[in-house]
Amino acid sequence: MIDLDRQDALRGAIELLYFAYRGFTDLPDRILERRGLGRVHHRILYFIGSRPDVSVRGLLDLLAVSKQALNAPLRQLMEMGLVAALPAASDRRVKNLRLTPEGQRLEAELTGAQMRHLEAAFDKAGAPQEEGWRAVMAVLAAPA
Amino acid sequence: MIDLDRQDALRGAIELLYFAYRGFTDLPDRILERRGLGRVHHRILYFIGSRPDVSVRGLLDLLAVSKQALNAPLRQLMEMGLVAALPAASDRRVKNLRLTPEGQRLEAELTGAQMRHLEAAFDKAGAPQEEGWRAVMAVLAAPA
DNA sequence: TTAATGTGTCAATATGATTGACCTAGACCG
DNA sequence: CGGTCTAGGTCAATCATATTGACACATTAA
Repeated sequence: MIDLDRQDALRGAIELLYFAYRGFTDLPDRILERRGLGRVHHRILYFIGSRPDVSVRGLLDLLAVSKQALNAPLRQLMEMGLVAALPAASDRRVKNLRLTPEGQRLEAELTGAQMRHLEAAFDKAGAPQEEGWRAVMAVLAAPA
Repeated sequence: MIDLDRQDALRGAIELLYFAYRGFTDLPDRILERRGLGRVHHRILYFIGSRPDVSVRGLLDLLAVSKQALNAPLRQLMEMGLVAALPAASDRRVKNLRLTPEGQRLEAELTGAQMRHLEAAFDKAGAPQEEGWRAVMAVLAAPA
């Protein structure tokens, strides 16, 4: 059994994660809202931005949603001219997804907001704290 | 402008937060699913557990949802005998919410899973890293 | 040729959230 | 006292996001 003080400390950590994550997502959420888009659209733009030529399947694995859940917002982004798809050279069933210049603009706006938010926190906390943060997060992010 | 290496590092941080948060919530989510409950129910149980005698209004502010969104799951938890409400002594309009023994059991199961998850990550990373993590998260969690 | 894979789509359904409107009860203020 | 504000509850309409299941098509691999 974990002792009671430690439990309080861990509860504090739970709340930090909860409130930090909320604060982290609500700025991009507000930007997206103005265009009638949601958080899924952001995740799609983000991952295509950071992994150009990702396939639909790759995106599904990253997002951990059903293909039906991905299909509608992805199609919407393509119709809006933010995402382009090219058949892969090696396997023509596969689509390589990329951001169009316009898609890059929006992605940069959204992700930029989050990067500035993180950068401000790292600046305030200091470099060693940033390293600690990354170390802990890396363990948390690892598959269970 | 932030330089390109730094941008990559910040993108890495964005992904850490995304995957860590997902890994953090999906264990309790699976436990709740078996009872037909959702993440809202967990948040309600959690906050009542850590702030006994919180009011409905207080809960609304913590969760940042509409009262209609809170009402149904909260009522459900009361009907299931997991949460009890007493009129506050100072103002009888106000309800003081508490977990019943049965509610405490479930809350401990859910929150315990998250505490063990966090504790494992802190153990693995080490105490100084934990301090860094907390310092950065505290800044991120602070209101914008 | 057959089987498996990547992608797309229709349908039905569930959940969770929103806004708006309206209600009661209790507290507070003049 | 009467008027107003606040805490809480609820109905209704709507929207967004997600699910599973079934099926189609093209392409690749065995």
